[in-house]
Amino acid sequence: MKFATWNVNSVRLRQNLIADWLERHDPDVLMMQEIKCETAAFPADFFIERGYASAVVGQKSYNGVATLVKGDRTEIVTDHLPGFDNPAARYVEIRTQGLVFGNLYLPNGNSGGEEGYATKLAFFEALTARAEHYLREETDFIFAGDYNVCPAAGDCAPGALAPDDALVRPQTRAAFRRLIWLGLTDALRALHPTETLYTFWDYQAGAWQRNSGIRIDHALLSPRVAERLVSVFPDKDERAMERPSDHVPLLVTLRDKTEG
DNA sequence: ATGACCTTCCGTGAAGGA
Repeated sequence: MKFATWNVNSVRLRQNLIADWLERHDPDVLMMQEIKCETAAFPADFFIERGYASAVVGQKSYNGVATLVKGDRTEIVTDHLPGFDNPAARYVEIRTQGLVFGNLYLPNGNSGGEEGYATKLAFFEALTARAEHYLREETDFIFAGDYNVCPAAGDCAPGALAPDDALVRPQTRAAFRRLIWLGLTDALRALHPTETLYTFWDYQAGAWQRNSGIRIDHALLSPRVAERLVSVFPDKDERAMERPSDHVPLLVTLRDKTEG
């Protein structure tokens, strides 16, 4: 089973790029963030023609998440993160393959002053509660998306972010650790504990050419899912494409349940 | 170097991104 998370930075602008990537990698599930369109404007038919049903939570201009699932139908479990009292389109949850897939786009936290930053922490609090809920009832889950968190020093190229950026603030990293410490596995670090691997390179200042990247897109796995982990990598090649997103897909492969 | 880049919108610059 293969799944991926990808902040696509406008799904309409990049639908062909996404379709090409789907054809090459053939994931069962693709969780997209920053689709930047209303739900009704999402190119659902385009993806149906390519073998994927979609679960879409959009809004005008900003944010927006959508999960593609191989097949002709899928159903939304929730179109918002329970306990996060905010209308922004930042969370969609589905079930498929015996798993819950939470697709999330965490607030950046650099805009809106301390209130904007507090919104980021509030999202984390609600996400942590959601994880606790599923752990308690022993439901296997994957929470993947754009966390807007650089978990550790090695996840940030020197100078790529200011020391007080909301992506690296101590409180931000602590919130991420609290979530992990419930017993979740950061898929990438489980298999690549020290390798320098990024998922985002700014469009500005030749960040890509200088490899001035950061790792902010993550897939967190509940315990039984983590045991099935086979491979995980950020598909860096995608950043070198024509008119790319500033994020690349993070692709994860799991063993089938029956393979033990 | 207060720089740079990209996307959206009843847009023609501003806001948000990270």
